[in-house]
Amino acid sequence: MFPKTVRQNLKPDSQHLALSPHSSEKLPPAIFLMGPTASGKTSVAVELAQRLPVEIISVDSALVYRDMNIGTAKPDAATLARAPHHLIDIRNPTEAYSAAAFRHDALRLMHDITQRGKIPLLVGGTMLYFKALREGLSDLPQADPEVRAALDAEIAQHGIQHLHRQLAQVDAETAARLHPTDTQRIQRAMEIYRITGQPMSALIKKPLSHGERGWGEGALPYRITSIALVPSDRAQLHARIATRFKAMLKLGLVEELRALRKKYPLHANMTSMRCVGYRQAWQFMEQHPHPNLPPGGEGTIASSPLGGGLRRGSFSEINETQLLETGLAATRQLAKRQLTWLRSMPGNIELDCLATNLTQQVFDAAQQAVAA
RNA sequence: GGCCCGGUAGCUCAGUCGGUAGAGCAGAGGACUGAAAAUCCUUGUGUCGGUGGUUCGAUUCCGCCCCGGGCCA
Repeated sequence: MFPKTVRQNLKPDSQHLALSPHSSEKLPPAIFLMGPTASGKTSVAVELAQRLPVEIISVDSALVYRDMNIGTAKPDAATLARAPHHLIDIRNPTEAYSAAAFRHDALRLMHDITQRGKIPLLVGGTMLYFKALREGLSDLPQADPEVRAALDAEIAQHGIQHLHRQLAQVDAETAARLHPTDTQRIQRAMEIYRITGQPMSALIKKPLSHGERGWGEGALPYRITSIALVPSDRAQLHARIATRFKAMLKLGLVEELRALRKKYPLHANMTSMRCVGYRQAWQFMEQHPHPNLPPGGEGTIASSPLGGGLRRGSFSEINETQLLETGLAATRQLAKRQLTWLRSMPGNIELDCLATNLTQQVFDAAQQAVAA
């Protein structure tokens, strides 16, 4: 609601001042532009970049991957030439990226951009990255492929409950906090213990890298204006998602994945291949190993009539329908989780991503931030 | 036109030997510290197609009607 916004914008309160040794007036500005998938972040950011002295930093765990263009809705080359984005195409799809790596990269870039006399504009939908950037991260060990492989094997053999019990022995606090089926977090907590010999719960009690807890400003040496793009009508966001995902299929998402698998030694459990759309396309490909499928079509999924008028009775088209439906559902669920994040983050300037004058609204908010 | 099989949650279906019903998926809400587009938690009232009948009581049994699908003409 607006009270929060007003408070954030007008009142550098005493607590804030206490947190920043130097006057908060001296902090350089930075702008966050957050929103769920298909909320139109990119086009707004690109417009902003043409009108304000900003440089865009992408805050997106999928856009970091090279050659993953269609399914990630990556801005095209012309757009990127017009409005360069940092942190796009910085990893191969076989590689890992992380919140910590993002934080490191983003801090460096924000510093450089500020040095150049420009304003960092951080745009994206990976809310954990925004949180890590703003709040800092505890001093925890990096992921270790060998430890993870060992844990994978143990989980496969004895089940995740076994690992959860093991965690309870060495870190009762974290074990109690985690649900016994939350494989990923249990594995991570065990990984931390095996690498450091210390329980995660103890390690995260130490002060964070940037000193702050909670969502307050001050953790970062920047004066942050954060804008959240939220749809006033969920159904309309769903409609946009549907339009966009159908377009991705027509553009050749499956073909793109086929090419990726040819170029890189990929596995279904790699981070990049768990991305929305690619995961479903992978499943589709497992059922349809040969490129030329739809009978009566031109031979590719890209040319088949997905946009409407699905023909009935064909086996491959039933599966094509499943690809569409599971891909759409996964995208909607992603958007929902992103919106849950946004609701939990106070102090955002909320704008309706369905508004017709959205760009102008964002511009006004951003300009205010710049001028302040 | 005749016969057969279906019509139950947004979707796919289960079920009630007659006491007004439950799974999966979808949807919604939530959690979130180096995988986060990930991982996980919570959440299921709907004229049981319509209408008459039998019955204390019908979504369940019977008749008729409507709508799908199939077979035979």
